[in-house]
Parts: sequence; C-alpha cells; structure tokens
Amino acid sequence: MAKDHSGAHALPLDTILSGDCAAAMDALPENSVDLIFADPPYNLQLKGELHRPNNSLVDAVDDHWDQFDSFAAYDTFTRDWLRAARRVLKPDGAIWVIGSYHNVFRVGAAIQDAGFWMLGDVIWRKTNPMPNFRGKRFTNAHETLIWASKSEKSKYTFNYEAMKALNEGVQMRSDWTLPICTGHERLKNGRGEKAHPTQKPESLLHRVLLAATNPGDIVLDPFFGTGTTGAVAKMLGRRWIGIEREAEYRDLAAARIADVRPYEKTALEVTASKRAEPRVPFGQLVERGMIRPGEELLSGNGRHRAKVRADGTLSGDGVKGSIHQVGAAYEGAPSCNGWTYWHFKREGRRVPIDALRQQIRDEMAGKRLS
Amino acid sequence: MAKDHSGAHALPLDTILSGDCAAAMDALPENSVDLIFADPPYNLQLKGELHRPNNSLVDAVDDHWDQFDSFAAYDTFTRDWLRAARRVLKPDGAIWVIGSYHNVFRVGAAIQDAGFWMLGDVIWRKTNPMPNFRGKRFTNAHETLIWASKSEKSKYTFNYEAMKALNEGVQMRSDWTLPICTGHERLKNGRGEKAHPTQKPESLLHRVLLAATNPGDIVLDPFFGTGTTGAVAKMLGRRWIGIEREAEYRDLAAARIADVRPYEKTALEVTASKRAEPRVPFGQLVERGMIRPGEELLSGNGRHRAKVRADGTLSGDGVKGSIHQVGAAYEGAPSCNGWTYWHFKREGRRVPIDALRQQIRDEMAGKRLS
DNA sequence: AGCATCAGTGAATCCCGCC
DNA sequence: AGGCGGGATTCACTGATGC
Repeated sequence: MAKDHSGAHALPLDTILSGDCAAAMDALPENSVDLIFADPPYNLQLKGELHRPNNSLVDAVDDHWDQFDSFAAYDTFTRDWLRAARRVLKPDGAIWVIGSYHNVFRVGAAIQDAGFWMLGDVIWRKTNPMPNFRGKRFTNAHETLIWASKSEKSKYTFNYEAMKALNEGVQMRSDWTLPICTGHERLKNGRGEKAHPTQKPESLLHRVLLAATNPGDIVLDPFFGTGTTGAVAKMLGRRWIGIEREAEYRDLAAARIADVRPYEKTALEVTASKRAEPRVPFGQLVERGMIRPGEELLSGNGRHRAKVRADGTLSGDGVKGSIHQVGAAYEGAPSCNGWTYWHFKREGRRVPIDALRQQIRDEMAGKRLS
Repeated sequence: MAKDHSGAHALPLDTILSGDCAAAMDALPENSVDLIFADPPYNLQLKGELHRPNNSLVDAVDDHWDQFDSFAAYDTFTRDWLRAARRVLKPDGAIWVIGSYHNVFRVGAAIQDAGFWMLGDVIWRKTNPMPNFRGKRFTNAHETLIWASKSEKSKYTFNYEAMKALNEGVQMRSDWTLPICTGHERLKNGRGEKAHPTQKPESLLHRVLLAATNPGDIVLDPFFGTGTTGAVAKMLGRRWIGIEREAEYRDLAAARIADVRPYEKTALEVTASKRAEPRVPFGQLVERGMIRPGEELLSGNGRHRAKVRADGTLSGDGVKGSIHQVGAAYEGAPSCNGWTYWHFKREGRRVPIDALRQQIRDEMAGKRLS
C-alpha cells in the first residue's frame, strides 16, 4: 500500500485486486485516481457457429463473462461500475472506455447520464481486422474509444505536443491506425492457446496513456484481463491498479508485468509512422463526381471504349470488371494498369484517369502537411 | 402522389414534405419505404445559448433547431422520430443514422431500444477535417454512421459485390475515407454564406445508397436539409421522400434536385452476387450428357473419388448423397461446395464441374437476351 | 542461410429458399 | 415455423516447414 499525494488515504498501487470491479472500487478512497481505462464486456450475444470459407471454425468470444440476459441487465451492470468509477476518480480525472457497436452506444449514453463530460471519441482503425466471412456486412475494421472527464469543469490532462510529435508534427486525429494484438505480444496460456480472447495491443494503451496522463499518475483498470494497461503504465512510469475477477488472468497479468522493464519505449509506435502512398480505388472518382456513371472511357490508343458503372466497374463489349480487368481483356494481356490505360475526354483532349487519382493524392498530402 | 407496388397506398414520391418529421412520417402508410437515412440535430451544447439563437455567430452550429434543454428532451425527441421511422419502414427495410460523439451514443441506444437490429457502425474518416484550434483535444476527424435493420429477422439489402468492386476487389471496410463537403458542391444561400451548417458530401450518400438499396427503392430522409439524400437518390435511380421544417432549406433542396440529371440505367447495374444467379441442379449435367453416369469425379486435391449415379447423386467409399454431402463427408467438414470441390478429367487435366454449370448459365443468359 | 510455400487465426450479433 | 439442404464466403499477417 502507498500513500497518495495528500497522504490522507492509502491506495493499493501497482497491484491487482480481485473480485467485482464496482465493489472493489467502492472500497477505494474517493477522488484518488487520475485516469480510468476500461475494456468492459461487449455483450456480443453470438448465436451460432461461424466458419471461414475454408471451413475452419472461428473461435467465438462466448466466455461466461460476456453473457447478459438483456439490454436492461447490461445497462444495470454498466451504470453500476460507471458510478463506482466516477467516485474514485479525482475531480480533474478522466475515463477511457473501449467498445464495439454491440455495446458502445449504451455505454456512451450511460457515461453522459452518470455526469461525465464527453471529450470526444477515438476510432481504433485496425490494419488487420478479421474479414466478414459470409459477405453479409462490411469488414468490422474498427472499435470505438470514448474519452470523458469527470465533470464539465475538470481540467483534464491532454498532452497535445506529445501527440503532435507522435504524429510527425501534425495534430493527432481522432482516428488511430494500429494493428491488432498478435505474434509474441499475444499472451498464451499453459496449453499454448491465446490466454485471453480480447487482449488489446500495447500500442493502443501507449497512445492513451501518453495522451491523457503524466509520469507518476495513477491509472486504474477495472477490467484488467491480462494486464495490458498495467504493463504499459509500468513502461511509461505511471502507477497502476488493476481489478480482475478471474484468477487465471490475474496470475498471467502479474507475471507479465513483473517482466516489464520501465522506460523502454522500444518500437511501440513504428506502425503508426508507416505511411504508404494511400491507395485510391477508382470507385472513389465516381463517388466524388470526378467521373460520372455512364461516362465513356477510351483506351490510350483510341481503339477501345467502356462505360463507367456506379460501383466503379467498367462495362464494355461483353466484358465487365475493374478498370484493370477490362483493359487486360481488350488487349488480350494477362494484366493491365487501368490507371494509365483508360482516358476520359475533357475539352476535346484525352486525359488519363491517373491524373484524377493524382489530384486526390495531392489533396490528401496537402492536408497532411498543412 | 404515386402508388406503391401494391397499389393500396399512396406515397408522396420524389417530393419534400414540410413540418415535424415524426408527424409527417405518421401520416405516411406503414411498411412503405425501403431505407431511411437520417442526419438528426447533433445537440451541440454551446454554452449560454441554449434557449436563444445568436445569429451573429453564422459559422457555429447554433441554430434554434439544434438546441435542447437536456439529455431527457433530446432522448424524447429521438425516440419519437425513431418510432415513427420504424413504422414507415418495410419489414426488410433498414435505417442509417449519422452523428458525432455529442449525440450518437444516445441515438444508438435508442435505436436498439426501439427494436431495430444493429448491423454495424461505419466511420466516416474525413480527409480534410477542421483542426482543433485550441489544442485541447484531438482533431475531430470522423463521424459515426449507425446501420440497423427494422428487426433481427429482416432480410436487409447489402450489395456486397458492388462494395467490393468499389474498393478495388477487397471487401469494403467499416471505415470510409472521404472528404468533407466543400467547393462548388457546398450550397450557398442568397447572402453568399454556406446554406446549411452540416451539409453532407454526396460521395457519402452515394456509398450508403449503393450499399443498401437497389434501383427503384424508396429512400426517406426525415431531416432533409438541403437535400443531399434526394440529389444522390435521383442520380442513382432511387425514389426519395424528404421531410424538412425550414422553408429556406426546402426551397434550396428542391432547386438543387431539379438540376440533377440521373445516371443512365445501364450504369446503375452493379456487380451482382453469385447468389443471384439461377440455380442449376447437378443432375441437369447428367441429364444433358455433360457427365455420364458411372463417370468418376476427383476432389481438387486428388485424394478422393466418387462415382456419378443416374439421378445426379454421388456414391463413394460408404457414402452416398449429393455432390455437397459427399464432399463434406470426405473432408469431415460441416459443409462443402461440391461445384468447386469435384473435378472431372478431360485430356488428362482436372476441370472443376463448376465449369459445366457456367456453360449452362451462359446458354440461359443467351436465351434471355434473344 | 535464405527464400518460397503452407497453415493458422483475429471482440462476429455473418444464408436462404423450400417443404 | 422449423427443419433440411444447396452452396456461397476471407484479409493481413505470423510462424513453421521445406527446399
């Protein structure tokens, strides 16, 4: 146990508490922690099994801790832990909560109703999400983080310059592109399986803690799991408190954090600085009205024509497909760069569609620099 | 007024209704529209101006229609228009709602509580967002769209292949990178100012309508504003209904949409899914002599064989059944696409039986045209 | 050693028509 | 309405194996 800055209360710093998180928080002194990071159950409510196209089975998140009988039950659970969380938070403290479309709207409304002040939401944009295997929806490629202060009057911590530096000198945006947790970072249990179904990447916590805390600050995670929050807090010289119901997770987290050496920031953010030339789908030219559906494109040699369709495909003489596919078919070639092959007419001249792509890339680059 | 497909009810197609949107929707027949796109007021809590609009701040979103006394008032408003929206929606219809962190969590929770079935959320990632001038938060670089069907059982429309084509052959993700509405697309009022504080880009609506509707579908927008939804719906050969309280917006929208030229019909034919192709029973290949009874089929990996029987079933090692059933049994898989699994021999090479199905489908398509 | 190939996997509300 | 069965459906990356 350690003393907080006032010396009036004792806090179990750098330890993992067991039990229900609301009860555990209620046992802590009020107004005592600087930041709360919470990754609560998402209440996925998955129905049947899901197979990949190669017939392998997707490992569903069907753990008992993610099961709730109804929205009402989930709301009761949510409002209770949020109430307890707000109580232990210092007046100038803040909370981050991560969720998916299954639960994040209910959680967000509960955060507002509990008296927190919404500072914004951040999108974790996954570089390598799991695809949608049945072709029935979009690739579920993001999760949402809610950022809120204890009250409207809170003087919350935001390290603006650190975020700007992390983003190569331009203001950090509300969408963060980071990979999911895989490889050696992903904790395994004794049986060689993943230890936790929803382990978050350290890069995500690194960015949250760097943005919203200062060295020495106290970070509490009421759904500690395998302790990513604690591990990154230790790396970054923050104090931490974890709460976790499952003994197996607590043991893994404790061992993991014991191995962490502080202040070695290694290469946690390398992926964020990787900036390939942005891919511009031809369809975007159509959506943006630079090319009209129904408009005719010509090959550079003028021998072939095709019409643009609303989804960014071309339709020509008995051929339908992408700009590359239709070009290749016309030329009897194995492949074709549609960007340089196809042209549109402007003021009587043939202009390659690549000029429009360049225009879009210039816009994007200009906005990044300015 | 026009008749819907049943002829039983009249719908005011391709027109803008005035008045409160919930009341206007309640005056329409139930189960009558295919899609609702809604961009409701954001409940921006600008301090000191909750009850009195300050017209001197022309650039702020502080018009009187965007002010609400409290979350409770906003929730009442939200739940009322969502109830009316769900009523007019066809059983297989869907709704899209766009919002920011100020309102989207409350709206999302209300959508779930109203009985809609959450299909996912989509992030509009802005290429050119307005920076955060005070350096106290992240650049607010995204907005959230919620996609939900009328009920869990709805057979909602999702043009998977068109979305994939629009994204150059890879599955469309839940984050969409598109610019905000600027330049000539941004409507001006008579005084040279921007006509509407939150005009959405046509590219965003293009993608929503292409993903979630078919040509001829009826799209309703209860917060029509300056009519982006109607303009894009007209371009894409969809029918539309707008509801808007402000006469100035209605006038601007009507003039704007009148100027829109729809795309050619052929340009609206979008890449189709295989599921839409006519079903060909395997037995038809046998009947037509393309495969002889007694002929042996091989699995693609060459490890399994089965004999074709006269009724179009296969018989292999202790297994009898359809091409799919025998394939699944051999692979120990829950299911199997026999069309791609089984091959026959021609001139020493293994050819998938799907090639013969394609031959039949090509013939059928030829007959349909002639 | 180094490169090519293959197998595995990740917070997932993931089919549909016919009888 | 529930059961049956045809048959449609995946992206990025990691780590192991093979040559």
